[in-house]
Amino acid sequence: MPVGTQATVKGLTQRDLAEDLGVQILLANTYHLYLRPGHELIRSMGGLHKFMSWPNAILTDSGGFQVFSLSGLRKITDHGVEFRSHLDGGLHLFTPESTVDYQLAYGSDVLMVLDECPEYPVSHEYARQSMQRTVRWARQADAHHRNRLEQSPGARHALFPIVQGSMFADLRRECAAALVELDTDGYAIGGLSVGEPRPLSLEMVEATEPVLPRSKPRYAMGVGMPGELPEYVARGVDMMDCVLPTRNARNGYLFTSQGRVIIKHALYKDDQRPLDENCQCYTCRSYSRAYLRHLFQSGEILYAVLATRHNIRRYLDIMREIRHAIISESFPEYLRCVRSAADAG
RNA sequence: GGAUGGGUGGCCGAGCGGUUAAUGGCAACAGGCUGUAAACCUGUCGCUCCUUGGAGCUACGGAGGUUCGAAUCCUCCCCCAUCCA
Repeated sequence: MPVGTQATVKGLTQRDLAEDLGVQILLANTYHLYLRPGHELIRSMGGLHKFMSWPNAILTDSGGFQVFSLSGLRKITDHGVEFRSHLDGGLHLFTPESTVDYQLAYGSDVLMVLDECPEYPVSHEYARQSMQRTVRWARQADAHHRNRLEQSPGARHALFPIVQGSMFADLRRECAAALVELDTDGYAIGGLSVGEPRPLSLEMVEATEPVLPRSKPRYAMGVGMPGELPEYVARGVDMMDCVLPTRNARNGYLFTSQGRVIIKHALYKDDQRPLDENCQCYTCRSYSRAYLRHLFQSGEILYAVLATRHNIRRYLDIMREIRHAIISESFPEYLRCVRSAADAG
């Protein structure tokens, strides 16, 4: 899922995403859209899909990640979390219930439960308390969501709670087990890629996965590098989102089938080849590395557009490859192949 | 010919007697980015040695001079900009 925090995937139009790249679901962010332009405005504009002219699905993150990662001034209360806006310093309160309501105002297809995303590392004791709070919030959010659903029988949106527990397998399992009791539409694994060594992230997914029902989608939040995507899938993950393809694109870091290309390197100054010979995206079909480098060095907007389009395409291609491998029952072989390529590279 | 203001490291531009190898910005080069406060952030950026830390050398248009000490003060010269003849 490409990340469109502020109701836009930076650098791409909705037509690029839906028609050209075939994106079926986007991420947007409750925290950012709540602060600006505001959930009531979005509701009055007919919901997020209409507001941003997006024809496909939208998953909204609850804002838990923002509240805990960027808001210096925050206070956890019995009701939720008090925090200050990064825009104007104003005081706000997020509760499990209110964040469900904001996401309903947006008209999201997949709502995420407010959670606490602890930093890394934290003590087992802190991680336990934090995880238990996340579970409590999930129960509240779920109950509230079910009430709202009863009030609007035609609604088809889903609610995902988020497994936490820092880097402690026992807490991860305990959390997952508690959340599974809610029998929600899907489950997310959060709190990964917060600074921990890469193998730990995978370990945590391994610990969690057996507890989560196979009939429901599992969503690993905020991951990962291209080589990590098959690893998560191998561990039972169905959905992922990550800012890497879009942010790194803008910062000059491009993902190709042959590894990374840091486009500012002098090496590409007069490189006439396309960015990725194996890529069918518009950028690779039309432009040379030398031109992309020139645009980057010149600070041209077109650079971000072309680079983002490519990186998103690369990520979608990887996921397509994975799906084909699974359908053709060759995923283990695919995984071996990807791993040996990574070792070689 | 005269008047005034200038010439600083690849470029622009501070500094105007010592703490200055010389603030900044740009460019160049490299590193980072994982539920986006990111078209962002960090580092290197005169030369030569050595292990961190340093050592030496060369530098603020040119040549002299004053001074313990000059990019900074003085003299002459060269060049640039604007204005007046």
